[in-house]
Amino acid sequence: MQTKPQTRIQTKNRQAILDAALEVFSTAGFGGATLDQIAEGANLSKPNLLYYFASKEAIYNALLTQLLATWLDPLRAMNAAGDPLTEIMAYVERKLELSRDFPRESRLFATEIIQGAPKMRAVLEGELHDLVTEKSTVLRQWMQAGQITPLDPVHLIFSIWAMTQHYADFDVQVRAVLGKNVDPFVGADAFLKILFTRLLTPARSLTDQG
Amino acid sequence: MQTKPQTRIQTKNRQAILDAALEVFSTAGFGGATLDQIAEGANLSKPNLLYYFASKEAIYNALLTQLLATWLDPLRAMNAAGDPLTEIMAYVERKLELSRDFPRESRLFATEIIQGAPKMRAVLEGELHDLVTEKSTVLRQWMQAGQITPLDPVHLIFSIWAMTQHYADFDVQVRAVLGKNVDPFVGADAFLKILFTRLLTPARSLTDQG
DNA sequence: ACATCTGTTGACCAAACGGTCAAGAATTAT
DNA sequence: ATAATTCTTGACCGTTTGGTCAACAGATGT
Repeated sequence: MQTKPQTRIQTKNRQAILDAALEVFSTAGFGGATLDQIAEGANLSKPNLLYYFASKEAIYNALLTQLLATWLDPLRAMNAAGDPLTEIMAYVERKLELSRDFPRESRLFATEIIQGAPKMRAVLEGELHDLVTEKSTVLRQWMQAGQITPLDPVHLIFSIWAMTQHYADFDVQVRAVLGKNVDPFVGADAFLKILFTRLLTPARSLTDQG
Repeated sequence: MQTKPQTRIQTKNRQAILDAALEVFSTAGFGGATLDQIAEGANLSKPNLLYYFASKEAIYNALLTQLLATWLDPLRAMNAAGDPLTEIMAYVERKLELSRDFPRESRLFATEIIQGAPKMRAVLEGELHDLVTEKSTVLRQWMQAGQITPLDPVHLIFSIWAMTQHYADFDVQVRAVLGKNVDPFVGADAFLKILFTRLLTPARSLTDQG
């Protein structure tokens, strides 16, 4: 299957559409978003928008697939040969950075999954399941070697997702509670470092250093 | 302001509408939901539905306000006079039970907040902010008394919200990753108990028991 | 210069949307 | 029994929705 090379106009407009669509879909969900909103955000007429993408769903799918790789990369980067605590902390750090720098992408995935993942269920049960299973094995090996606290590795991964994505997905709530002049990510970074250090450092080491 | 007593039919139909609306709004968001879907779910004609609620927005607002109290109760119940670790663990437990027993309610709030909390911002900045501030003071006192690990109390509360609600909001993903025959909440409960015990137990106590 | 391919749009369409209304059916109060 | 009230609905309305299409403009290769 050979993909035709894109003209400069195509590259530019397709990207403008995906940008606008990200904004709209992430704050309204698939059903709540309208083509007019996306067209306006991309500075295109609606028929022109539909010249580049066959349908609303096509835009949505393009967005999801384009973003999926970026979203899974940090977990893929967790290296079995590295130092366990360093690797895990780096993963937490990267995920928190994603939340800070790409909150709309995080919210897009969040709404999709909350709404039952109608367009992504296959990916969750396939690619994501396999990746988590693979990395769980790595985590379990580290645990068996006594390098980190023994825990359910899948729930450990869930906890990393939950706590980092929380700062992107629930940004409004976080800021409302913290107050207007506080940067949530400074406190979050410090808190998560302590949390995962205390959680993962084997009990022995704590006393060893005491 | 006196509320007229409701007839039996009113009580029944209003509740049927709110039930159906919860299902629809929580899986489609406000914009993605339609009155026809809600009417069908409540076994009522659309005009009949609008006899009980003035508009789509009125249903949505009624839902949110009805649910808010239930949602904040567990945090309110955290008692400054109780044993710190017991109180916090009980709060985690209650929140996880809410996720297990009322996942649609959790998803409703999640979508509302992800979408910028257009109808709830005032509540977040008022009632919620005040409650969290109050409970943060309690947590800080426990920390200063050396009864639990010193941490940013607000981020501690965020972490409880994030990790418990994750199991309701991202249920599809959690089950896809864990596999079909695993109950997520059993593992979650065990994991969270370990996590918060290790996080909150002061360093001293760990060595004391070694 | 011309023909071909790419890009753009106003006008339009059927369907679905939130919501109205008058008129009738069911319940309740007297 | 009957009058007042509450409940229900088919038909309808204006608007918005996702999407089409023919016609035109712009770019590009020869």
